[in-house]
This record gives sequence, structure tokens and C-alpha cells, in this order.
Amino acid sequence: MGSKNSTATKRADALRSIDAIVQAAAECLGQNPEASLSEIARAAGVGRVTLYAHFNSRAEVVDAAMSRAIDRGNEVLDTVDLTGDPLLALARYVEAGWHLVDQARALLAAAQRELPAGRIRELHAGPAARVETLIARGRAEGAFRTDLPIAWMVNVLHTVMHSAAEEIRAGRLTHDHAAGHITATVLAAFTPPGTPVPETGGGV
Amino acid sequence: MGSKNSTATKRADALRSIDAIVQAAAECLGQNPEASLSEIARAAGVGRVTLYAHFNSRAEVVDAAMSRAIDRGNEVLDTVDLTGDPLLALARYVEAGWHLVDQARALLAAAQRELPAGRIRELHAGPAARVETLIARGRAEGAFRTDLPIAWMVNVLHTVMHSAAEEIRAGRLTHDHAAGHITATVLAAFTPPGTPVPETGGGV
DNA sequence: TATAAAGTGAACATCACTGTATGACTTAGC
DNA sequence: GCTAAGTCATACAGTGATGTTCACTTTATA
Repeated sequence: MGSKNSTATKRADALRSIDAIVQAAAECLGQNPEASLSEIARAAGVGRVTLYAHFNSRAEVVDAAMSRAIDRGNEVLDTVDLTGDPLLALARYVEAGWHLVDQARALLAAAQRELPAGRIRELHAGPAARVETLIARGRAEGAFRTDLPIAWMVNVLHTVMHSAAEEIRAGRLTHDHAAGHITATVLAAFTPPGTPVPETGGGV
Repeated sequence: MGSKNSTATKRADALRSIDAIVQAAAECLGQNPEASLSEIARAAGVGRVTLYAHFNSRAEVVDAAMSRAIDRGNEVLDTVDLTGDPLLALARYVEAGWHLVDQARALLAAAQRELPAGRIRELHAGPAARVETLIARGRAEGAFRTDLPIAWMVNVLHTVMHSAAEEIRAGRLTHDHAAGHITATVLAAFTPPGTPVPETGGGV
């Protein structure tokens, strides 16, 4: 299972090739989810056969590219402070997170075609857990509503970020406004019924 | 442009075939966005050549299927009363609309692969216009926030409905709760900053 | 009922991608 | 510098989809 890297110690140039392939895969699939392995190999500056020397199938390549993107994302999210006022913490998460979603948008589309849904979910477990604990804390502190399941709220947050990325790609939203709109929308959506919606300055 | 039906008067059996093909396309593509034209023709109880007699390309078939789905949706939405209290009107829209989204989910996925983005948008113009005027009215009456663009709010509504459909398909949400969750989420998201979020009873 | 439109399967030509093999060449690492 | 690991170009086999042509049969409709 996984790539062909069993337990053997790889040579330096092999590792370099693998890295180039994964990187090229992320770029190519990011532009076109249907990019062929030939294209990816070419973009990586590597022969198609070499690609097959390291990956057994297309799915493995896509998986590796997606895993890499997620790992990168996790590194970025690690730097985000999610403590303190839940509202501000969520705003900080959005600020960092929506950008990641924007970058990985097309790659995710490719992954959704090639990988089983469970695997996609598995890969997202890290980011999802972060938001989940943040939302749980916000609920406990009375900042967020408790009349909706946490899973649904997590889903709403990611969905809205994702759709913002699509809107930008379609030219109906600018990068400048994205984070503000997302934050204003989600914070309102998370506000407990009966209490006033916070002002976020996510204006027009 | 469009299908091969130029201006000639079609014979009854031809019309029947076309209808069967479009219907089969909607069903097949709904189950598997990559369904081949052979599959669709077989499902329609029609020869593959016959399919090509009526449609010049795969794209035309997909377009026809999607158009049909949208038309059906518009018919349903025509029966929804969008007058009166904007909050209640929106709730009624969600109640009817999320179901449509749920049904057309996979078909839409197929259309997004095959059709240019502009065409998809064009097809959605009808439903989008409805929501747009409803939201505009709600804003004018002070029921909805005015600090976010209408286009964004329309997008949020549809995105949340769409994601609910995905959640159901993934088994993380039941049909019973869907409308309630969507309504509770969107109404809160649309509430003007500074005013309390309405209670919708969209509980856990 | 005559006839033109429509439907049919089978076959054909392309095309692109996947995955595998081969043998020669290059390079990392001890 | 020797050896094993890695790379490469080319070639091949297999698959599955798209469109098209053909000769023939069925059926709607005037």
C-alpha cells in the first residue's frame, strides 16, 4: 500500500525525483484536474517511466500531492493562535484558512475524482479537528450557538470558505473582500439565537 | 447551435427518443458523472447511433439534461410563495429548494465538467433571480443585512443548500434535519449586525 | 399504402491514457 | 572507481471513449 517506497533506503536523486513529481502534480492538477501522468512527468522534468518507478498508479500520485498540500496547510495553521475570544480566534482562522482553500481548490477537485471519499475525509481530519475544538470551546463559553450540531457548523465554515474561493476564480469577488465576507457571514451564522449579531466591519 | 433540431418538424418517434435520451442522461449522470454515451443510450432503450442522430456531442447531451432539470426546478419554485415576511419566505424557499439541489447534485457535477462555467451560470439565472429579488426586498424592509453584496448572499444560500445535500449523501445528516439546519444557518447569516438572530426551531 | 423519416447493429477509424517491458546510459555513495 | 540504484527513450499492449459510415428494417404520417 502507499507508494512504492517500501522500507528500502532511497538514493538522493530518487528522493529528488519523487519530490519534483509530487510538486509538479500539485501544480498541474491545480490547473487542470484531468492532467495526465505524462504532463505531470514532463512538468517535473522527469521521464514518464521514472514516475511509474515511484508510483504504482495515478491515484497514488494524486494522493501524494493532496497529502503534501494538506501538510503544508497544517503547518500554516499551526502558526495561528486559536486561543482567547472565540470570535477573534475564528476570524484569525478564516484569515489564514481561506487562502489555503483558495490555493488547493482545483487540487481538491482532482482528488475528489480520483480518491475515495473516505480518504479525502481522512486527509482533512487535521484541519477539521482544529475548528471542531475551537467551535466547541466557543459554544461552551456562550459565544456560539448550541442549537446546531458541531459537525454541521464545521461544514458550514469550510463550505463558505470554499465557495469564496470559487467566487474569486469566477471574478465575482476580490481577494481583498474575501476574508471579510466570510468572517461576517460565518460569525453571524454561529451567533446564538436571540443574541445580536456581532459587527465585524466586513462591509461592502 | 444547440441540438441538431434545426427548424424541421420532428416525427413523433424522434421526439420520443430525444425525450428518453435526455431523461436517461439525467439519471445516468446523476449516478455517475462519467457515464458514457453508450450507457446513456442503453438506458434510454435506444441505439448509440440514434443518440448521435439527435445530439452532436456529449456536451449537448449534458446540456440538455441539465436544462431539463433546471426547468423542472423552476416549475416547482413557481409554486412557492415568496411574498410576505422575508424570513418566512426564505424559509419556504429553502424548504422547496434544498430538495431540488439534493436531487440535481450529481447531475450538476457532470455539467461542471462538461460545460463552460458561463453556461452553468446562465442556466441558473432563473433560480438566482428569484432569490436575488427576495433578498433585495428583505434588505429594503430591514429584515436582512445590507453590509454584504447581494450576490454574495445569494451565493451563501445556494452553497449552504448544496453542502447540506453533500452531507446527506455522506450520511452525516438526515433528510429530516436538512431544511431546519439550512434555514437556521442562513437566516442567522442574513441578520443585520447589531440585531438579534431569529429563533427558528432548527434545533439539534 | 406509399414514402420519407427515423431507428438499428455492426464495423471502422481515431485518439488518449494507462501500465509494462527492454536495454543502454548516468549517477550516487561506499 | 566500482556497483547498484536510478533514469531515460522508445516501443508495445490493452482499454475505453468518441464520432462516423453503411446497409437494412421499422414506423409515422399524409
